[in-house]
Formats: sequence, C-alpha cells, structure tokens
Amino acid sequence: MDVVPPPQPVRATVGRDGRGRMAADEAYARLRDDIVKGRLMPNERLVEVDLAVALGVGRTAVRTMLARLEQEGLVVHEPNRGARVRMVTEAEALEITQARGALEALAAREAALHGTPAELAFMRETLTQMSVSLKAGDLLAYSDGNARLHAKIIEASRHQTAARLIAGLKAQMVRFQYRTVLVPGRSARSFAEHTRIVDAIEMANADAAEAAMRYHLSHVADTLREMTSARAQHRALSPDFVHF
Amino acid sequence: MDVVPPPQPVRATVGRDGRGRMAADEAYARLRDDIVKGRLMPNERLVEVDLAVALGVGRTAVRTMLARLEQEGLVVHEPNRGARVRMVTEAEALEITQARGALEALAAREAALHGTPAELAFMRETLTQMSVSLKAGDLLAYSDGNARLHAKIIEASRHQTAARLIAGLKAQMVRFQYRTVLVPGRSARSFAEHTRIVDAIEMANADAAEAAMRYHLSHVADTLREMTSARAQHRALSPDFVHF
DNA sequence: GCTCAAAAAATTGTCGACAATCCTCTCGAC
DNA sequence: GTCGAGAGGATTGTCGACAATTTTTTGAGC
Repeated sequence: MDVVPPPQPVRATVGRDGRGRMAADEAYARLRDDIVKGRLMPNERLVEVDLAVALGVGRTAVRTMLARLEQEGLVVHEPNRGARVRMVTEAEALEITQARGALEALAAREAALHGTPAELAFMRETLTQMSVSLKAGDLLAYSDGNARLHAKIIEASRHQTAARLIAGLKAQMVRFQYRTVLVPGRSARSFAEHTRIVDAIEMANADAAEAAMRYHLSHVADTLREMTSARAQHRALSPDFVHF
Repeated sequence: MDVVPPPQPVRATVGRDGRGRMAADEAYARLRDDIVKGRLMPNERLVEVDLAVALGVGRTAVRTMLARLEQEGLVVHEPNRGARVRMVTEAEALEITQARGALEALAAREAALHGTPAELAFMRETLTQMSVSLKAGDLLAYSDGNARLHAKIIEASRHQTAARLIAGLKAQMVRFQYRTVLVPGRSARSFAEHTRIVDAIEMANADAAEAAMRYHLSHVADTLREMTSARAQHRALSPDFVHF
C-alpha cells in the first residue's frame, strides 16, 4: 500500500536562526500549507516523529499542531492509530460549497449594510477588471478577480463569524478548486451574476444582495453537481475553474 | 508482621482505578462542559497545572485539550500568556445566530429533499407536542420541543458539513440561550413559523422550506437585536428563552 | 500453501523535568 | 510620593523517556 516515498527533500530546519523561538508557529504554518496545497496526499499517514524531524520541532509541538488541524477539519485522528490527511470526497466538496454559499449570502447582505464607499469602489473596480479579463479570454485573471471580489465582500460585511467559518471551509476546498470544471459559457453568466451582486450592495439593498449572491452560488453548486455526475459517466474532463 | 509493603506490582500505569484509560477523553468532555455550561466564567484564566490536578490528567493532556478548545472557539490563547475562557459579546452572539440561521436554512432545504417518512412523522408529532405545550403555557416544554424539531431537521438534511458547523456555533451560544428574551406574543408567531417550515418539508418543496426557515430565523435575529438594544437603555430585563 | 497465535517492531499516549517568558512585588533614586 | 530597575515567583513552551497500544513479522501446525 505504501509506495516508497519519493525523494522528498527533508528541508533543513528554518526557525533555528538566532533563537528558534517562532519555530513552532512557523512549523504549523508549513504543515498546514503542505496539506492545503496538496503536497501531502489525502489519507497519507502523519507519523508524529517523522513530522517532528522534518519540521525541526519536538514531538509535543507536532501533537498540538495535529490537534488544531483535526479541529480545522484538515486531518482525521483515530485514538491510538494516529492522524491522516483528511480525504474530502466530491460529495463533501459539494456540501462545503453549499455551506460556504449560505454564509457568503449572509456576508453579501451585511456588506450591503456596512460596506464603506472605499470598499464599494474596490468592488466596482474589480468588476471592471474581471470584464476586461473575460473579454481577453484570460480565465486565470478572471478567477483572480473573482476571488478578490468575494474576499472584499466578506471584508465589507464586518461579519467576523461568517468570515471565520468561510475561511475554514475554503481551506478544506483548495484541492478541489483546481479540479472543478468551468462549463463552456458559464463565465458570461457568472459575470452577470457578480454584476447584480455588486449593484445590490451599492444600492445598500440587503435583501437583493443576499438574493443575488444566493442565486449566483446556487448556480455554482449546480455546476459542481453536474460536473461530478458527468465525471461519473465519462471520466477525465479537462480540469478547470469554477467561478464563485 | 510484614513491615515491608506487600509486593504489589507497580501501579505506575496511567489512571486511577478501573477507568484510567478514558481519563483524557472524559477530562476533555468535562472541561468543555464546564465552559459551555457556564461553570467557568468568561475571561477566566485557565492555568494548565490547575486544570491538570482538577481533572486528574497530566499537563500535556490539558495542553492538547486547550488547543482543541481554542480551535472550537471556546477558548482564547495568547502565546506565553496562557488560555482564558472566550468572552462572547452580545454583538458576537447576534453574529453567531445569523450564521447559524444561514446554515439552518440550508439544512431545511436539504431536509425537504432527503427527509425520510419517519423523520417527517417525527417532525409533525413534535409540532403537535409544541402546540400542546404552548396552549398549556409551558414555555420550558415548548422550548424543548423546539430544540427537538430543529435537531431533527438537521438530521434529516443528511448534511454533515452544515451539522458540524451548527454544532460548533451552538456550543458557543449556550450561555446566551438562557439570557435572551422571549418578547411577549412571540411564541404564537414562532409556532406558526415552525408549522410553515414543516409543511414545506413535508411537501418536499426545498425552496419553500429554505425560505420559511430563513423567515423564521430572521425574526429570531430581530428579536435578539431588539433585546440587546433594549437592554442597553433599560437594564435587567427578565431573562428568558428565545425560540429558534 | 494457508491459518492462527505469539513475538517483535513501530507508533501513539502520558508524564515529569528543565528552560524561557511573563507577572508581581520590593527597593532605591530622585 | 512617584518612577524605574531588578529580584523573585508563577506560568507557559519544549524536550526526552517510558508505558500502552496497534501493526507487522515470525513460526508452528495442519
């Protein structure tokens, strides 16, 4: 089962400079990044002593990291049997997308109520950039703008709780962002949906903003659902982006 | 006479008496319960060694517990300065209620799609019980039925992600459930709202179920908002329940 | 060759000890 | 009397060692 691990370069300890003081936090960030960015595969075992030597910290520190990551939903931990990178199924990815959508709709509502003029201007400007990217056919730039717009809406909502939950859900989804499909022609509709959202926020129309975001995100979820069922029949569609 | 102690084998193993092995999990549950149920006050310092002796476990175990509780949002932890019970402000309580509402609306939608006949029957029955309690003026029983109904809707949704997030939010709110106000006359409207939710789920009308739950929860949030602003002017209203 | 049991290895769970850091209180200077 | 420096105590951060448990390997019997 366990293939011999590739020549994973055991990176030398980083935090050992003058003090080695921030080693624990640094190590936590690195381990989390390794999981989120997919450098550690799902279901891969996380042996405490191995991580300890790889990250240059003691086993106790690794243990607290794993406890945190478990509560974040990034690893699973069975008593006396160790921790493994959590496997997120496609069904779960759909669930996460739905939950995130419900919370982002709340964020859009609050953004309509609490957004500052500067934040609204940033949204409008981002929307313009997205339009340019779309016309140029640069989907990567479009996706970046899309991410910036959503982040700004969450920031403008002033809703710490929603922001915290969304951030947690996003971390579990990163692996899938690059596996979901952008169905042809979705971009144009996606852009129209975003425009409606920003329009509603600008008019401080909370109900309209929430509804527009919900409408948008229901389409995202539909797209994801169609993608998974399509993949079930017909494997290996070209991976692409789904635009939130 | 044996002066020498009997050759009792070394008892240096973990735990006291028979239940030693579950000590850690048991201790975690107890500490969590002490925080959630309010036996530990907000902002109270949580000194590791004190907790260790109080719970009968080592300091390392306490440390991992605190890490988990921090990630759960029940404890705040400043580096080198220890952990304290997290203080949830009333503004934060409102945020949590809003986020929970957004997720419960999603749950209601999914319950309309995936609920089994047995679950629907349970909901209808619970609704009947709530009606009886309401007529009898037994608000405590009404609140219990209310909690059972919401729990069943979440169960029927088959939505693990929403269930997990809602459970986390609920834990942070327990202290406030007994501090929020039931404004006079709210019960009757609350019951009508619940009836509409169950009706929609029974008809497998996902949109209607989501909308009904959203409508219901917006009223709950409004009630909570009015309560906090009313308390700001005029202290010491009689604490009571707010019915979800 | 296969199955099952016991030994061996690997890994996790727990504890106490020590170092690093923060907090408090005293004491002296002005 | 107030302020600041420093000693002393309290608390957290980290590590290594050992016990408990799980997993793998070994070996006997059929």
